[in-house]
Amino acid sequence: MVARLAGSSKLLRTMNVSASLEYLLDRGPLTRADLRGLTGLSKPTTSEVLRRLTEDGLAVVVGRTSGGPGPQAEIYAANPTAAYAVGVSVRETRVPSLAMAVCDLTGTVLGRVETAADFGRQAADDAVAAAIRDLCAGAGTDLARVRAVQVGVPGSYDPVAGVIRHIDVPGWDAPGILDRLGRRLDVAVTVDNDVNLAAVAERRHGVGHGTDGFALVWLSFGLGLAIDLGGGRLLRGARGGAGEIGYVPVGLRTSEIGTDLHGLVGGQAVQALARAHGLPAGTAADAVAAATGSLADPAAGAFLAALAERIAVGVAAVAAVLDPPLVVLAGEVGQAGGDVLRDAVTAALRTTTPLDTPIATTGVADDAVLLGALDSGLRQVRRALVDALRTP
Amino acid sequence: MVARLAGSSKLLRTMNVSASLEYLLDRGPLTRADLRGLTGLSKPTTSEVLRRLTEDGLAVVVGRTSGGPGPQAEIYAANPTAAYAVGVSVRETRVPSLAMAVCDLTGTVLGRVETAADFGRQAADDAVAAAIRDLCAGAGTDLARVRAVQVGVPGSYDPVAGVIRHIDVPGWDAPGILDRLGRRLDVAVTVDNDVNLAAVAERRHGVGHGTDGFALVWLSFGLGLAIDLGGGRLLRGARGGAGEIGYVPVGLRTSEIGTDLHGLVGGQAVQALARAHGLPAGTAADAVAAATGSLADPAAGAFLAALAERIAVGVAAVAAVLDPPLVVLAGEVGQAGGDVLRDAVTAALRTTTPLDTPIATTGVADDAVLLGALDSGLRQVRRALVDALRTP
DNA sequence: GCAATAGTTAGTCAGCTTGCCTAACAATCA
DNA sequence: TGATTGTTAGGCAAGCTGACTAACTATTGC
Repeated sequence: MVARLAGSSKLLRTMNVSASLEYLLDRGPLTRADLRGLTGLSKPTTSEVLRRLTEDGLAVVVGRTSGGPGPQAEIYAANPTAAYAVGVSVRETRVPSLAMAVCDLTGTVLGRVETAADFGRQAADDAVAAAIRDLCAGAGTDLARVRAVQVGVPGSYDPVAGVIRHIDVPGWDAPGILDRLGRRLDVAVTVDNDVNLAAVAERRHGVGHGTDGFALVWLSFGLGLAIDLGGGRLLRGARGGAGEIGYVPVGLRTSEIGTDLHGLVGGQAVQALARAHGLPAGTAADAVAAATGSLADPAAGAFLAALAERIAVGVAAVAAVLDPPLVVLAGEVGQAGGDVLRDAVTAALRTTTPLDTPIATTGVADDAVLLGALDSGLRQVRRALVDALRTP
Repeated sequence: MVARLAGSSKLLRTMNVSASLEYLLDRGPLTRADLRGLTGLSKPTTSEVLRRLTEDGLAVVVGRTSGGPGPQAEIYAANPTAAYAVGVSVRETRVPSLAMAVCDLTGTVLGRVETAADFGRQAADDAVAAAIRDLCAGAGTDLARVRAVQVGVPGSYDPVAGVIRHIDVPGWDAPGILDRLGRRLDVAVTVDNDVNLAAVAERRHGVGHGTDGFALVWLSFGLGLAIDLGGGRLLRGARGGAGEIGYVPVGLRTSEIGTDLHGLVGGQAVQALARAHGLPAGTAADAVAAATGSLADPAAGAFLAALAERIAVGVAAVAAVLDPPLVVLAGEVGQAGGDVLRDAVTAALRTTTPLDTPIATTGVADDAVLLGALDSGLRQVRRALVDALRTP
C-alpha cells in the first residue's frame, strides 16, 4: 500500500519538483510543454519547478527546439554531472580480480578498469577504496559526487547479519567490511549477489527488457538463479539465499545420480559429463563451446542433449515454483551454449513437465555482473536524489 | 517506484482525507488528537477531514473519551456498514459445494453459509449469484453496498486469458464466468487459487502473522504452494501457475520413483504409501491422522518418517529457490500431521540440504480458504474506498 | 461535605502563508 | 498572420498558527 502521505502545501511543492525530476531522469530531455503534459501542471508552475531544479544543479538546459512556429523552447535534462554511481564486480578466478566502472546520472560510462587484487596482502576495503579513487581520478569525476557504490560478489549477502556468506575470495567474509568501505569513501555502499546483478543487466541491456519478470539461470563454475519479479524487483529471500538452486534435491537419497542440482549441472559435473562423452573439457564453458561448434560429431550432440536434459530438470523445478514469464540461460556455460543449448533445453523441458515456459539465451555480451552493478548503483543514486527533494 | 504524483491543492485535500481513512481502517477507533499524531495535520484540518468523512458516511462517532481533564473527545471509527465484502470458496469434494461469508468493513463476519451445489443443473454464475443474494438477505446487509466478491477455486486463474485452468468443478472452466457474475450482481468479482487464499488467512489468523513472508505448502488430495513475499503480497506467476509444485521433477526420467512431486506426496501417493506400510487409508488425511494418533505402532512411525522424507524433498526444492523466512505445512494432510509431522519434516530436511528453513504447522483451524477469501475481499473493499477518495 | 477555583484539554474561528491556476500579454518564429 | 513560448497579475483553495470558548478534573477553602 502506498505511503500514507499527508501534509501541507509545502508537501505539494516537493512532490511536484520531485515528480518532475523523475520524469527528466526517466524520459530524457524534455521541454516545458512536455513536462506539462506529463505532470498535468500549469505553465507557471512548470517554470517554477524547473527554475528550482536548475538552481539546485539537478537540471540543465541542453538545447532549444527549432523548426516549429513560435519561440524556440528550451530543452531541459537532468544534469549528468549532478551525481555519479560506481559499480564493482569482485571475481573469484584463479587470481581474485576487481572490475569496476563509474557512470554519470544518464548512465554514460565515464571510466572502467579491471585489476588483479591480492586481498591477502591488502585488506579488501583498502584495495577497493584505492581502486575507486584511481577510477574516479582517471575519469575526471569528483569522488564527493559519487552517491552510491554497488558491489557484486560471488556469494550471498545476508542483510540481517550484515555478512557475505558462501564467498571464497579472501577477506570478503569479514563482517562490517561494507561499513568500513562506506565510511572510508563517505558514500552508501551496497552489496548484492553477482547473479542478481547479472539479472539487473539482463533487464536493462538484454532479453529481460520490457518483460513482466524472468528467472535467470546462471550456469558457470557454480550454479545460481536470480528472480526478477517484474519492474526490476528482485526476490532475494530471507537470508539472501533465494536462488541457491544448487541445493535443489534431485531424487530421493536412494537415487544413483548426484543428490542435488549442483552435482548435476555444476561446473565440475559438466566437465565430467563432457569427459564421459569422450570430449575435451578444459572448463565447462570451453567444453560446451567446443561441442556447439562441432555438431557434426555425434558425441558432441549426445553431450549437449544429456546436458540439456539435466538443465531442464532445474528449469522445470524453477518453473513449477515460480511460473516465470521467461527463463534466461546465462553465465559462461549458458552463453557458450547459445541457441543450440537453448533449443535443446526447450525440447527436453517439453518431455519433462507440462509447463511450457519460454526459454532464451542471455542477451548481454559484455560483463553482465559489472553492468548490473553499475545500473543498480545508478538506480540508487536517482532514488536518493528524488527522495532528497521529497524530504528536505 | 512510487507513482509520480503531481497536482494542486485539490490533490492535497484528497490525499489527506484518504490517508485519514486509511488510518481509521488500519488502527481502529481514533480521536482527533490520535489522527493528528498519525498524519501530522493541524487541528483545524483534522476537524475538516473528519467532517468530510462523516458527511460521506465513511466515518462515524463511536464514543467519547472520559476520565481525563477537559472536554470528552469524540472517538471516530470507519463506518462498519459503509461497505461489505463477500468471500466464496468453491470446493471440489464428491459433491461440489460452496462456502461463503459476508463481513463488514471492520472484518466482522455477519453471515456464513455452506451449500451443496449442482453446477450441472444450474449455471455456476446463477448458482453463486443466488447464493450471495440469500446470504446478504439473511445477514441483513444491503447487496448494493457489497463492493467486492472474492472467489477461491481449486485451480489456477490465468489473468491474461481470463480463464480458470486446471479446475474439475463443472461449469467453472468457462471463459467469462466472472464477468457474468460481476455484471449480474454489479460488483467487482475476483478469483484466486484456493491455496493462495489459504495463505492470506494464514497471514491474518495463523502462524504467518507478522512474518516477513512465508511459503505455504498445501498437502491435500492435490498438492500446492502459495508464496507470500511479505506484507501479504503473493507471487502468482506469469499464468497464475506459480506454486504448481506437483510438477517439480524428482530425479531424471531414469529414476524408479514417481517422476514428479505429485507422484511422491499427492493424495493418492500418500494413500499408497500408507497401504504399503500396512495401514488403513480412507483418505490421505485420515491415514496421517491415524498414524499420528498411534505412534506406538512401528508401522505408523515408519509411514510418517517415509512421508516426511518425501515432503522434505519438496520443501528443500522450494527453500532452495525462494529461501522463505518460514515454511508452513497446511491442507488436510498438513493439519492432520500436526507437530509430529512438522518435527519429522524438519529432521528429514536437515539430512537433505544445508538450508535450515524453519517449518511450522498451519495455525488456522477454521476453513482457511473461506477466511482468506473474505480477508482478500475486505482488503479490496478498503482499497477501493481509499482510492475512490483519491480520484473523485 | 460542598462550592469555588485553577489547570488541562477539545474543538472552532480569524487571519496569514504557501502554492497552484487562469487569463492576459509580450516576444519570437514560420 | 497565426502559432507557440514564457512571464506577469490576480484569484482561489488548502493548510497553519495562535487565540478563544467550552467542558471536564482536581484541588483548595470553608
